[in-house]
Amino acid sequence: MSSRTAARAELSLWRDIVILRRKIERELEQRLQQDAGVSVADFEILTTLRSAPDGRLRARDLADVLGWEKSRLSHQVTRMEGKSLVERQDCPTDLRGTWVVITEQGHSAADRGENGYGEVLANRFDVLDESERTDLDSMARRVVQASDPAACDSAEAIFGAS
Amino acid sequence: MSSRTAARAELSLWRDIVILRRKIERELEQRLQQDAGVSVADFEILTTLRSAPDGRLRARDLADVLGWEKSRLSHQVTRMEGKSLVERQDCPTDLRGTWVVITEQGHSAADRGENGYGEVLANRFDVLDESERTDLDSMARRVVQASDPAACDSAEAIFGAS
DNA sequence: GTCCTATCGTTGACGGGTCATCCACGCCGA
DNA sequence: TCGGCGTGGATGACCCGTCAACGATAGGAC
Repeated sequence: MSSRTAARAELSLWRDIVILRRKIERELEQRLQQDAGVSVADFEILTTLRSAPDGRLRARDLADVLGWEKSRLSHQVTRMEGKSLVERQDCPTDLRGTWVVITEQGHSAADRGENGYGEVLANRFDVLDESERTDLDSMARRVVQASDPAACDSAEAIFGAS
Repeated sequence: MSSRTAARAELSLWRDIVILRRKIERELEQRLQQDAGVSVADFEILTTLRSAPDGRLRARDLADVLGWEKSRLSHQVTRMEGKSLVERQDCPTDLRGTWVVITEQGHSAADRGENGYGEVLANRFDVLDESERTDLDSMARRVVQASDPAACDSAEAIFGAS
């Protein structure tokens, strides 16, 4: 609950995080576009659906796992339906609900994108050794959880503890 | 030049960085909106201009310092002109050039936003101790510089070495 | 059954960000 | 002086992401 103001160091830390993230995201975007013709947002949806039973999830669960707002998900799914990467299906047990299902084309795009995506990340983070990567990840997680303890647990809740 | 594919750990690291950044940015956005009626993008421009001599910079330099694309800057300045936060001025020595100048209203908005912005960052990063923050920053910097050695130097080139 | 409230999802409006394109100007060499 | 190339910047189209508002259903209290 401290309300001290950020020092120079924190401003610069924040700036560097923003730049890091934008740089990598841009590279992922280009690579995915070239390999598979999909965007980063498309790809995140596809890989999440792929790892779910029957390649489908309730919209609500999908949003939770990704940490997205429901409206963002809805817009995204609409765009992806247009590209035939996913389909919407009615949910019989809850008439409010919607299943988002990956299509064959979705699978194929995910296949084509996977390697490049991994390569970009591997190359970018290669300048850090393994213990640094671990530390970095745990720091990021701690900062997020400090403000919202419930946030990072949705994936485990749905897919089971790792 | 390795083309190994990313392991689970890197995928998860990347995911956590994306979430961290979105969470903090969202909080900054809301706080700035409430305190000063400006967006994060607005605020970045305002504080950069404020720290420059005469409160103005060439569009090109402003873009370099922020690490933005020139078109992004142009769109942003257009929006900000509409809110009277900045003005464009012709550059007499290079007729292609444009100065972006902070207005009185811009100064005032920056004043109102400053504290809240700093507070949010201070609070978020409070869960890390000082050496962790330093490490985190240096890691972020290293990752960025590994892919683009020229990137982070523009600020120093314009404002002088720190 | 009837209300009341909470949840699920969609939509429209709007700011953010990239890309491709365009034009004006600076720079330089013939 | 002219032509050609590089740079500075603006613009339009398009996708991304948030917010506010909405309609519809679920689920509990009574």
